Amino acid sequence: MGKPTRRVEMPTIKTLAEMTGFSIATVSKALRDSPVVAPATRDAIFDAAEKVGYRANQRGQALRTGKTYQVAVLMPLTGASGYEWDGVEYTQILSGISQALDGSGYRISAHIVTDAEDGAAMARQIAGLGMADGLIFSGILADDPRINLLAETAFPFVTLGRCRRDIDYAHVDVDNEWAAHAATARLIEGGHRRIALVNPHRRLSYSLDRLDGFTRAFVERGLAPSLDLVVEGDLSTRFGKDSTEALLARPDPPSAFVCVNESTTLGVLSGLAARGLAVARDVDVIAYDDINVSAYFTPPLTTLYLPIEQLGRMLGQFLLRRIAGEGPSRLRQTFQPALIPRQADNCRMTSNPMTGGE
Amino acid sequence: MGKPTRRVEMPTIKTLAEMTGFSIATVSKALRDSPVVAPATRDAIFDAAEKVGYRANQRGQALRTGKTYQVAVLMPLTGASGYEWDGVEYTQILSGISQALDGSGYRISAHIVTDAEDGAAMARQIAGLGMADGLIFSGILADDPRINLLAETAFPFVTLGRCRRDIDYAHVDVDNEWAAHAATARLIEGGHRRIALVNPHRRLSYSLDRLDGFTRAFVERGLAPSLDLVVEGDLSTRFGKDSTEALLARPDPPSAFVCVNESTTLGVLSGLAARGLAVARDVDVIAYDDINVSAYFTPPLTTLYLPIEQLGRMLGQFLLRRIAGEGPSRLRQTFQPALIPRQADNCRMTSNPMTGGE
DNA sequence: ATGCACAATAAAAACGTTTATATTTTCTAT
DNA sequence: ATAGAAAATATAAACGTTTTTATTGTGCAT
Repeated sequence: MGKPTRRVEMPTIKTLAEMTGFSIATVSKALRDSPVVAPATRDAIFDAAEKVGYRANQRGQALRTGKTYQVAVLMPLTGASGYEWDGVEYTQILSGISQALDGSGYRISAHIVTDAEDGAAMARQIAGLGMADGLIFSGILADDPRINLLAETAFPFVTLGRCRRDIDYAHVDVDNEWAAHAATARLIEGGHRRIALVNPHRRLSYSLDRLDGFTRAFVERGLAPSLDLVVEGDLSTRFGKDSTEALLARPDPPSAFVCVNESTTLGVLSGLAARGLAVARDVDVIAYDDINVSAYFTPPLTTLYLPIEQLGRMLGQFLLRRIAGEGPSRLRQTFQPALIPRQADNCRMTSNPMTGGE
Repeated sequence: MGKPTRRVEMPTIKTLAEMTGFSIATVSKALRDSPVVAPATRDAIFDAAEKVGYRANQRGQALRTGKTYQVAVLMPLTGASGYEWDGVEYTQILSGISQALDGSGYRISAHIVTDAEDGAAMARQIAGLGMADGLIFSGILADDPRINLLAETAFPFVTLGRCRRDIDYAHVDVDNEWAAHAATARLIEGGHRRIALVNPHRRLSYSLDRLDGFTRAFVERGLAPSLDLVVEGDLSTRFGKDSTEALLARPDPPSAFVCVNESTTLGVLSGLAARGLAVARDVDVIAYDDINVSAYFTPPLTTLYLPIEQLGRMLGQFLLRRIAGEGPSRLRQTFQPALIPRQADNCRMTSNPMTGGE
């Protein structure tokens, strides 16, 4: 009746066997281009396959070979309502992975996870049950249970981000230390001394990387880093706004901000505007630019541009190589973001209302 | 050697059969809670399953039942480089779907498609090869080939958006006609007569819906709609900016804008700023708010808020019901966005530099 | 002619399930 | 006690592949 049944039976390998008169074993071998079948039979079988529009049944293949032709991607989303910018960069990452997988026969299965623990459980499940042939995940902690777990197995995985333990695993990362250093150094050159760092939670590995770069920029110049102006939280717009307002309310407020992504940046801008401060006039802001939007802020911001889709592509490529059996040692890549100056935040300031005209 | 082999053999139904002494058929039935097995044996089998950590092999199940326990989602991404805001709302949609699927045993497989044709091919493949048990897609055209195609088969699918043909299919949509009408009417009440409509390509069904609502707001008041100020394009930030600049350069420019999403809105704001125009002072802008970000624009904008994650949840719920066999007729839902006033754009304007103080 | 290597194909088993059918056991009514 | 029904379980087939093993056919050297 109304049950979901395909109108016409799909042709199977058996159909082709009957059509051509060969056995299903020969058909299978022919389709897989095995050298043992005679060229003539190979052609006959391919013709038949073409004629009936044969496509291998993935379920049958999966059962026999144990391969799923699926690549699992863990998408971390807090699920906090009203925080809907959350994870927007993931669309681009998925797009990049998809491009890398194109033509490989692999498909993406997306798994929403709410936190690191949830992610670890999901990773265990995916690897243990063989739900996919490989796994990609991000949001790497300084000591990440998922990496610890999977690195012991032979299950292929690639991470976006590095943990801080000395483990051999495939990964793609951004040089966050360099980026935070570059942004901070630029602002210091611009005359800023009280610089705020809007950072993710410190259990995230790249939060520490950024803190390192931030600190180094000061120390290199014989200055004390403004560590009291480092704020940490989720990467929501609200967090950016709230912490900006809190920072500005302090007795010795920041005159510049280094932001972690565009979501928080927007919050920071909103917070500044609420206090009547204008970027480039009163305050300088440098941000990561992961979804290519900072150029449209008013005014346009100096950013560290991340070709995030490209990172995704590399994640996919690395994973395919891992699945093909390659070891993880050569599968590591660190991207250096491009600093795109859009404001004169590196020029020595003549006056700054926040720093009392120092 | 280094090949991906699981360390320890996974227990199968056969393992449980040997452990308990029952046949594999009984074990299978017991696990599926079939009423024909005796309670005592059921318990024994469950105990054994618990003990060895048995989890059904999805590949075996899939082959036998023809079910994949996968829900395919088509994610339309242009893949245009440098346009990385593209599709950001999809993260939320996926999150919503994921929530709906939680506990059902179904998983999401994401398929990136670049355009409607690509999407149609992918839909055909997914349904034809049984790559998933159901399909969700968006970006519905006025006459959408995917809907036409799938509606003839019994393959379960749900769309985000409606086509304009009279076909019975499950869908979730936004009342775009109402939304465009509400925004336009509000601006007309505010004294605007030259209102720009930043719209998607007109082959998209909801582009027409929005145009209808826009037009109706004028006509109801006996006014001529400013149809010459309707621009159509992709929903990039660049498109928003470019078309804003083009509109402002005209002899009879708009004094207000109705935008389609936050990406274009940001572009519009950027274009306005480039001309030295300030929102709320010189020009009014009303936008869709699909990733909850307009509140942080400077100044905050009046928006039509869409609970996009909720739409995703409903998409998932509807698809599960379709997969369970329910017909599409009762599976339709249209969300009405909430108008969130953040500017006084509905107050009669005293003067407007763009309209010559009409 | 006979045996032998070798190429080509066929047969059969296996992957882990579900399910239709068959068999055994248990209960009930006579 | 016993037929017959009902309950419980077992057997076997099937889903569509791949792969191991077996079989057949061919050409060649002896």
